[in-house]
Amino acid sequence: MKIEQIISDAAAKAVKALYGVDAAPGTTTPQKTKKEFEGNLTLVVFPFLKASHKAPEATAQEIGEYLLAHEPAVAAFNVIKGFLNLVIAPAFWSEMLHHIDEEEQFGIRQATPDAPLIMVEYSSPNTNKPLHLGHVRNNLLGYSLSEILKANGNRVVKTNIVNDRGIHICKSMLAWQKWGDGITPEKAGKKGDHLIGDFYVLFDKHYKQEVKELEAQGMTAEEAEAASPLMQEARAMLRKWEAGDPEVRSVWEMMNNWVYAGFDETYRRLGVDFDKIYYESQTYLEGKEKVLEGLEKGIMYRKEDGSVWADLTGEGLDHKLLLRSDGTSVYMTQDIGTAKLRFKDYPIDKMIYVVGNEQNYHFQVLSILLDKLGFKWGKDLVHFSYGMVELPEGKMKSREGTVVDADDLMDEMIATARETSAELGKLDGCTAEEAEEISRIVGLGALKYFILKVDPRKNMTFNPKESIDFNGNTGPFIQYTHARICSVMRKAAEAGIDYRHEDTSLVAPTEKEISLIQHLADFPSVVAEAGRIYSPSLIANYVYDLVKEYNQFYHDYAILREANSQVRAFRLMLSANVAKVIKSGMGLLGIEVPDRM
RNA sequence: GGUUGAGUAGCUCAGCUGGAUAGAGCAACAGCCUUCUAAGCUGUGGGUCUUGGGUUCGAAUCCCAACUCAAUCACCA
Repeated sequence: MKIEQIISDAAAKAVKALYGVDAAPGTTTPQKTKKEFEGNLTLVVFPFLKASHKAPEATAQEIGEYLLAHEPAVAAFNVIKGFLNLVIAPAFWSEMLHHIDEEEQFGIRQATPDAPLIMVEYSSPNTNKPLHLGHVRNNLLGYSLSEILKANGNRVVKTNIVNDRGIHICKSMLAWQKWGDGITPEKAGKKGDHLIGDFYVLFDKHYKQEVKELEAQGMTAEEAEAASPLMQEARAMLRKWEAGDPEVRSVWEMMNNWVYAGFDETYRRLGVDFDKIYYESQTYLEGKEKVLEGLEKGIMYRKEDGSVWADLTGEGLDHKLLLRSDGTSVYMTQDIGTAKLRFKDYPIDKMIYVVGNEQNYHFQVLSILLDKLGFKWGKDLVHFSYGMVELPEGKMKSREGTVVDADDLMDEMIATARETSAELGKLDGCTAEEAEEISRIVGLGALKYFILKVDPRKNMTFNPKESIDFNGNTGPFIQYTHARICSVMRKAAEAGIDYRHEDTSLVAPTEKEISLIQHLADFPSVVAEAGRIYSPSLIANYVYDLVKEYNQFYHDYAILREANSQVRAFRLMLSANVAKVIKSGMGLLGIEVPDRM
């Protein structure tokens, strides 16, 4: 049982015995004692004053004496104002560490076959351009969230809905046909997604030129945009695509495959994956049927022009279009269709959409509509909404080429890691392959941690030159600590020391060691809380605090140099378990930790 | 205007279920490597927690109002 629970129960008993009342729920839960006071856990006694009819100090004193007499885990106490600071017996902490040491997967729960099935949708790219920094945030959040949910004993299906059809891809296709001269990724020596992205930008360039010329002839901006021959051609191509024109379809298929090959490489480097990929071209017609079904049931209504709408004024929202007057689908209809397919494929209990905050309204509406249409998870669907990533000079605009490309970014991070490592002489004695692997792990670790440590709701500014540091509250700092512990463990092994062969049960931990053990013991509840509130940043900050604390310990205490073999073994055990929790915690963020760096 | 989210040190952020003197990192300055990895550790300076009310023994935290910023409120996706 957790120490907090033991103390809470004992405190409730104390209040009952001393004052004859039941303590209100939650009031007996202790909190961590602040660093500047003596003790490990603190009980705030203000809530009990009404029952005790005594001053805070006297009440705390009484409860403290009761606990000392009746609860063996309590070794001592002190009172400051209304705060009862409890010192937990060192032997208890020692036992706690042994318990942590025995659990290979400490803090991680395995899913049972009947555990809730949660589907997490993330990434969801368009196929007309490569992934950029905004996608990186999305992918990292989605992957980490999935890992955290798994660690809480859920079954998780990671899914990606690829937006592979529409006017945007037609633009790229058209530009490729007009100016591509039959080029392929192989011939260009370029990743397919980048090649297609180039044609998208090229289309926009020519299109803007056309609009400008038409405006010069006296058209308004709106008229010019409609009259642009290029845009008309792109629209015609989309109509052909929808009609199943073989030629258009074959170009479309070829170019999308180029893009997928590029995406796959980016995903692999980023370390994210999916259990099931949906393609919009295969789902976009699905929603219509469901909407018509809703029309029959009176959930939707039809206007005179034939368009179909949902009236959401009862929910405080507006009317929402679901089918155009020509009978075609809009975005919302497609999402309803995708939901239908997903539910057919998996009996999901919960659906989580990792999508930027610009779609808050969309998901609010989707939730209501799915609920009305009878999806059991519709009402409680989670829109995991995250803020924009902006650059120092403002927003990223793909058409203007002011985006930070995901592949370039990873290259840069890894290159910086390589340089920094070389400067510090960290890679001396490594093979070229080892050095490259370490640079990769460290560079990506810096990037991932930088993004995941902040609250997803917040917009974040990303300065490519300054943002990513390797010192302080960073991924490499945490990785470094792990590597350092591994180094100690290696040296221990070389010296023939195995802490498990030593009897460490009677070693009394010092205050600093207790503090570390207490921190380690928190890991399971942090994982649980991160799963409850969907927060990778909680894990990131927890690991940082743990590492900070360990480095102080490492600095002040001898481990292998300790003469007493039992104490030495105890400290090795403590170190090994800190490394273990660092590794699991970072794993929940999708960040690898190297054994040396 | 409606809705949602954010506002804490020069900068980037923790602090969410109300508790003790509001914490980290970066940047600046000053120290610590013949000894387990100095990507580390220690110290100094830096705050009207946007503002005003309210609830409470106690508010950065909860409630109300205002202000600022962002997103959104399309027969785009």
